[in-house]
Order: sequence, then structure tokens, then C-alpha cells
Amino acid sequence: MIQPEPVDDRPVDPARQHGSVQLAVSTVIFAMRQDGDDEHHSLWLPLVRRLREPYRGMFALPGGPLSPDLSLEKSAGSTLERATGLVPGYLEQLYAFGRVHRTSGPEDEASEAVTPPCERVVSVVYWASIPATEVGHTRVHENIQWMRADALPRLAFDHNEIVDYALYRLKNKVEYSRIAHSFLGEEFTLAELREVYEAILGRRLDPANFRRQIAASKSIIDTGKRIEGTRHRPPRLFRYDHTQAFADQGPLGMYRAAAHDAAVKRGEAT
Amino acid sequence: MIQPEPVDDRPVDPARQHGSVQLAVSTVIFAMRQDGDDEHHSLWLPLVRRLREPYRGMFALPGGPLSPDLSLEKSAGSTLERATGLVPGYLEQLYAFGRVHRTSGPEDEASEAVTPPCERVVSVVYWASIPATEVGHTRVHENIQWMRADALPRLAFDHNEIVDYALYRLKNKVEYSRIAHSFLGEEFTLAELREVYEAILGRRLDPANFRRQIAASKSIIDTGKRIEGTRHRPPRLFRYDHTQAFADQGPLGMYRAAAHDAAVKRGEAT
DNA sequence: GCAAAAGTGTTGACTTTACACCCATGC
DNA sequence: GCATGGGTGTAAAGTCAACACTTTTGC
Repeated sequence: MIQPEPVDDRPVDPARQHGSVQLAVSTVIFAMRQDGDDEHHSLWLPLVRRLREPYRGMFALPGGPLSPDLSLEKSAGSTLERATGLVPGYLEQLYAFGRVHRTSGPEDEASEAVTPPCERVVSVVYWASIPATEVGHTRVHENIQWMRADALPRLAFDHNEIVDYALYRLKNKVEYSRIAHSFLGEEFTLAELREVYEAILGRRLDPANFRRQIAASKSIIDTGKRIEGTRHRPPRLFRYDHTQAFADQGPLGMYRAAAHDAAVKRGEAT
Repeated sequence: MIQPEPVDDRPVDPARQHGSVQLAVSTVIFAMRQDGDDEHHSLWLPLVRRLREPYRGMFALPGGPLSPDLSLEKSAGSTLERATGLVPGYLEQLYAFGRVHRTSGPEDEASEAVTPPCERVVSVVYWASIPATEVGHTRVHENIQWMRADALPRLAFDHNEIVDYALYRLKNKVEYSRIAHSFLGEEFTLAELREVYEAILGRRLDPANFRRQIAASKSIIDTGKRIEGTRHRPPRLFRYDHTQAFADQGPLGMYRAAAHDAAVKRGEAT
């Protein structure tokens, strides 16, 4: 069992490793949208039609190679900006996908032994949310199409798998953190917030108990304002309590919270 | 806001991106160990002394460049094998770290504007556990030293940050999943399992309530055997219920479970 | 018998869930 | 008035934490 081979540390002699693995960053961008006749909102995401082989003509997650002067997070943010023209309400790393043959074309999948026709790509994937108030300003682009997250076609590469995992993480996260707010604007009613939870969790929630749970979490503040013009009792408007934000995110969350504060100061985020 | 710049999809023209960002895989390897006089166990991890600049002489996480023919997970596993001579009880991706200047030397940290002397490295970091029964067989290597996770010196690069995050994830995970078992051998007593929880969470647990919680999770099976020779009532031996394993891990967990089953068949894991 | 840890039982505090019911508005 | 969702109250069920107590071994 004992081998004399040295235990590597980094950085490594560049000549040994040069360019054989490409690094890309992709982003799963979620937003709440309304489907024609349906009165309720559901999760949608933008996809890009591929212009090159492999998988030409199929849809894929927006992304691109990691530029040497951008952090992974900034790269994901700029992908989002290119795909939507918007700024995210929330942005978090999802997973790094690195199977050897994941970027081979579909015809190669059956025969795993075949050497892939293109270089190997490891993708660091982020997921993001877009505030509902921004969704209307989404930039229109010929090769980008928004689709319902629960009714996707077969996507290029392993991107169906990736979206499934993003949905799984989103469902979990909405139950123990405050991300749901990032799908809404500055001010919102409890019914709107509840609709975000319902769309993500895929089930109806009791309005009475929902109100109490959110109140107990201390994550929102009553603005005192109300919405009038509804044909029922006017609901209160709340806003997110930023001072409580990210308190439950651990070491990395803390860094992100600091980055978020900086972004707020620059006017880049809600 | 609308830019004519195309939304990238992959793979990319290799000439554009060639070799400017290195990809490495590191592993935070945890094991339960006993500290001299202390009768309780605590978390330890192996670290590698750096032989090159930057950070020469300091300790770093074991790792190395991603080899083009290995998946990220296999690469992390082989790092673990090189560092310890062992096979992991559990292995999971932690995070991809990709700040631009994270691999600069310590003297460069103050002046962020300085171009780093070495190439940019993105590290995909895994964390792993080693079963207690294997710890005794750990391979000894001149440049590797095991240290207590709660009393580390200043490490090279951003590796203190990474270990902190791994500890945070481990604490969370032990509360809602079954990973604690992966720190033990095939058969174990409830007291041993409880000690794993206590070492990770850093607090004592009520033996009575602990027993009930574990029983409720259905994660263990009574083997019927007992340990004799203690100077008190002989405790039962339990074993992990593999059929229930990973049921709570979502899409990616399912893939891992399948991979784990395959590894078991090949005799590579417990 | 005694010490020590294994293992069981019980109780009060707290949380969650279901659902009844009142409130305020537009029509 | 009446329909509709906003918002409050409440009680049953379930979960959790503390701790008293019994069991089984070695010495």
C-alpha cells in the first residue's frame, strides 16, 4: 500500500498540466413568472440555443470560459448580466461538475470508451435569483428563451441534471433560509412571499401559519404601507430586514454578506 | 444596457482560453483521533509541508492538479490515497475556491494590485472521512503531519478558511444526515457513535435522547452482538443500514449512492 | 455490594398543524 | 349585502430536552 510517490502540493509545474482541462462557469438563473392563463407564478429560467457542435440547436445553460481576471462569482454574475441584462437578487455557487466525458456529444454517450472529440471541460455552476420587479426589464435576445423549470426539454450536456440539482437545493434552502425574499422587490405582501414559497416547494401553504412562521423568523419589517385597490381587505407591505440577512450562512455566507453589502453600497443589488 | 456581445456557450475555441487558469483538487481529510491523555476523541486532519514557494515550509491541504483522465471525485480520492494510504468512508465536494489572487504568496496579500508571481489556480475542494478502524493503518510520510482540527497553525494560501468551512459543513451535516457513521467501522456501539457526534458538534449529548433520535432515524441495525469485558453492562453492537443510506441526499446524492454501491462491489469501500 | 455505563420511562416546554372565525375592502 | 383574501385565535398532535430510574456487567 505504501507508495514512494510524492504527495503533491501546489502550484505545480505548468508544463505538466498545461491547458488540458478547460474551466467554465455557468449559471442557473431562476425567476418567478406567470404562465399565460395560470393565475399563479412558477419558476422559469433562461436557456441559450447552442450554435456549435456538439448538441447544436439544443438549449443549454448560459455560461462561458472563466476569464483569468474574474473570480468565479463575478464570472457567474457577468454571465447573468449578458443573458438577462439584469443584476441578481442572490447568487450562490451550486456545484462543480467534472465527469470526464460530460462535454462529449450525445452520440458518444453510449460508447464511454471513445475519446471525446472536444477538450474536457469542468463547469463551476452557480444559481441565481432575479427579483420579480426586474423580470419585466429582461433583455430580449434571439438565442435566449425562458422556459418553465418544471417542463424543460432535453438540454445539452448534463444540464438537465444540473437544473434538477439546482431545484433540489432551492427547495431545501427556501425552508431554512431567507432566499425567498430575493425573488421579490423591495416591498412585498405576505401573499406574494407565500406564493414564492409555494412555487418553489410545489405545494400550498396555510396563510395563517405562514404568517406566523415568517414573523417568528424576524426576517421582515412592516413598512406601515398598504396596497389598496384590491377587491378585499388591503394587505400590508413588508420589506426584507437586511440587518438579519445571511446570519445563518456560516463562514462562506459571511464573506458573501460582506460582498453583498459592498454591492448595495455601489447600488448594484437590492 | 443591451450589449451586442454574444452569450457564450460551450465548448469554447481553445485558443482563446488556453492554460491561463489551472485547476487543482484538494481534500480536507477528517478522522477521529485520541489526543494523548485526553480520554475523548477529537477531529484531526493530515496536512502537507510545502517544499516550494510560495508559503514554503508551511502546511497545506493535500491535493494536486486535476489529471485529465480522472473525474473530480476520483482525483480527490486518489489524493486521499496518496496522503494516507487509505480509502475514504465518505467523500463529498465542499466548494470551488476561485478568488483571483488566492495563490499569491503571503507578501503579496497586502498589495492586491500586484500581478501574482504564479499562475491563477482554482481549487475544487472535497472533504472526506476515514473510518476509525482504518486510522491505525495510516501511512507515515515525512512531509505529512496530522493535526487537531481545532488547533491549526496558520496554513498556506486560504487553507485556514477552507478548513473552517469544511468544519462548518460537517457540523451542519451531522445534524441532518447520517455521515457520522462514516467515521466508524462496520460495527459500533451507540456510545462510540455518540462520541463522533460530540466531537463534531463540540458539545455533550444526552445518551438517553441520543439513543431515541438515532433509533427514530432508522439508520442503524442491531447486530445482536455485544461487547464484553467492559467493567459495566455490555453494550450492543450496531451496524449501519446501507439500504437507507443517502436517501436524504437529493439528485447528486443518488448518483453518489450508486457510485458507492459500485465501489462496495469492487471492494473499495466499507 | 458498589461503581459505571447501558438502557427505559415520564414529564413539561415548546413547535407545528389544522381549521374556525372575525376584519376590511370593492362591487 | 356578499364575495374575497387579510389577519387572529385556539386547541390537538407531535417533537424535544431534562432527568429519574432500572438493568447488567466487573471488581
